[in-house]
Amino acid sequence: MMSFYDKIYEVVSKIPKGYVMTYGQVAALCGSPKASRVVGYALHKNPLPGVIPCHRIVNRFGYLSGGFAFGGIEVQKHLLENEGVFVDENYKVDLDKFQLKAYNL
DNA sequence: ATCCTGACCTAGC
DNA sequence: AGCTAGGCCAGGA
Repeated sequence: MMSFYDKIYEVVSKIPKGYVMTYGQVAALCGSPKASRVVGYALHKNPLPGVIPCHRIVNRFGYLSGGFAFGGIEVQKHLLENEGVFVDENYKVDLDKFQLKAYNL
């Protein structure tokens, strides 16, 4: 059954390399702008490891959620930098440059 | 079966 | 201008 989680996974998995998206953005694309919490929780469970690039998801301010990442926020930071996304020392990303504004399915 | 919680965001006081 | 509360969905006890 296609639930919100499935949509979230699909949207997140389609984020191009070198870009990031916010929870609210993903939630809005799934049909509920207020369901940003659900997005975070969906990624928290991460039922499809390797398929879902959780490291490309950041909060409203561009900061990495950290904590429940693959092995640490530092790893997440490294992965983003490896994809060409510059990450600040405070684990913050330049949304102006790296946030995927226009999402085309 | 119900209640609580959880990587967030927006609005109201 | 800073803090509190509410809204969304699904899973675990």
